[in-house]
Amino acid sequence: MIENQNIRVAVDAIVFGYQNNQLYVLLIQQKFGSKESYWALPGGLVKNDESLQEAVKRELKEETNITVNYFEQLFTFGDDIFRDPRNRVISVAYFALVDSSKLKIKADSDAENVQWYKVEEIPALAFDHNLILKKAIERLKAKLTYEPIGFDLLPKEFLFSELENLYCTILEKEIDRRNFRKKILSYGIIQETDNFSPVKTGRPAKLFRFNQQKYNALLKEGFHFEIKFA
Amino acid sequence: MIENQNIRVAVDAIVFGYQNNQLYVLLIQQKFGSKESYWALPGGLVKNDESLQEAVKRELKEETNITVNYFEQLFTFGDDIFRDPRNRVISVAYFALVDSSKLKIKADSDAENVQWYKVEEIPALAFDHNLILKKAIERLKAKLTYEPIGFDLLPKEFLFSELENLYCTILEKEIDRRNFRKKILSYGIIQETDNFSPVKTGRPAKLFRFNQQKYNALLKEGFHFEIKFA
DNA sequence: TTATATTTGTGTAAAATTTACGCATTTGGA
DNA sequence: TCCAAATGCGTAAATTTTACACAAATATAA
Repeated sequence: MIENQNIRVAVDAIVFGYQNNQLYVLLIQQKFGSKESYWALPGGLVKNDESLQEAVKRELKEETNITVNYFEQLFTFGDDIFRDPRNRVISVAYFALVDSSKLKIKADSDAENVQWYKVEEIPALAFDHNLILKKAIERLKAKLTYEPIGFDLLPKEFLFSELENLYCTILEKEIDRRNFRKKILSYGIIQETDNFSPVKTGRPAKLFRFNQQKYNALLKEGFHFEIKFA
Repeated sequence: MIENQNIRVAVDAIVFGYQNNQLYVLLIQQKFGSKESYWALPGGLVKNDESLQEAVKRELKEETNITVNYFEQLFTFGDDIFRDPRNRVISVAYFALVDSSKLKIKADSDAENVQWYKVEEIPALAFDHNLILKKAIERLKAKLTYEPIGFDLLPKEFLFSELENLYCTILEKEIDRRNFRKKILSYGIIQETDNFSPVKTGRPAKLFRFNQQKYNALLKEGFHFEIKFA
């Protein structure tokens, strides 16, 4: 056992949000005195007595005042020894999805600026955070096709067209509206509500809701969610 | 920046091999004096000036004398603060596949016993290594269905029946021999050779070879490998 | 020499799924 | 009252998956 290992362990959070046909990611900017620094993913060093999951939740809360229930481990970045020029730091990256209600909260502590950025308009980030984000987007795209996670980015009750647009937007693909609807409905994991959406124009649309229990039940039977495109 | 972080960073290697319809994993047993300890995955602490990938390759070489080209990052285990009772250690786990020729090499340094274990007959391992292995097996199963990695476990030239048995064995499923063959051949990623296998009984079988270049070319066109079962 | 056991190699029809595509419905506003 | 805009549904064609059986090639035993 080498006793002189000098490597720090950090966590970073990639938090995705969705609104108005746009995918967003949560970034912070640390205020060093008066000078502004790069934007970066929320994150920081892990404490000795907390789990990695606890660390990422804590850092997110501290830096953005946002609370997230479920984080999925994305990847551990540690092959570039100089990814942090100050010290050897490896970072365990986690990603999370939040519904649009969280997008309105403009958390702003004294220590940092916090902002939702459109993923299409990400600036040059600190460290290797552009790389981390790229990997997170890839994972998000992949997961969207084989797990019903799109619902996590939408309000509890949503329109079919919103779901459809979410898929089109994030996956950057065309979709046949009718076949998409048929497919999703055939799984039986979303249910109609009695509510209608207040739309400005066109025929009023039913609001739908994801049925988590039904999905869990299907999973036990070996069900496998999948959305493919031509 | 906290300066008193006291967390060690380790890597662990899950190396899978395959022979005679059996999936194997490489384990080591450290010799502490005369007393024998638990079997464990190869691995150890990362050095300050090496990447994570380098670390796992080095440890594997040191402990088992086996060299592996490609490691894929599996997961980082760090939520259980006491997974190593001596210190807080997080471990970045990597997995690799080797062809059956490596199974014969019984590497054995002075410091440790090295052995290939059938995954069906894994003993209680050190630390949380049973958990890590479980996760690795899940990943292997999943990957087998959506990436052509089965070939990595077979010799360069192999029989269709070997490939078929590999899938049946690892995924623990029945398979229709004819449909499987049709499916794989339809992808055009494996090619016949002029060689035949020296079999003891039955009709002699052609040897096949995975065509990596063809697969890479198809990938660029958006091809997606997939093997599903009823 | 012949019969037998054993494993490889191939084809086809039915079923299921995916794709392509059009039109009626409902509302707000001109 | 007509029009614009978006929702909601159905069907035929194409493709993919599934189920299933028999001939071919070799070694061995009779």
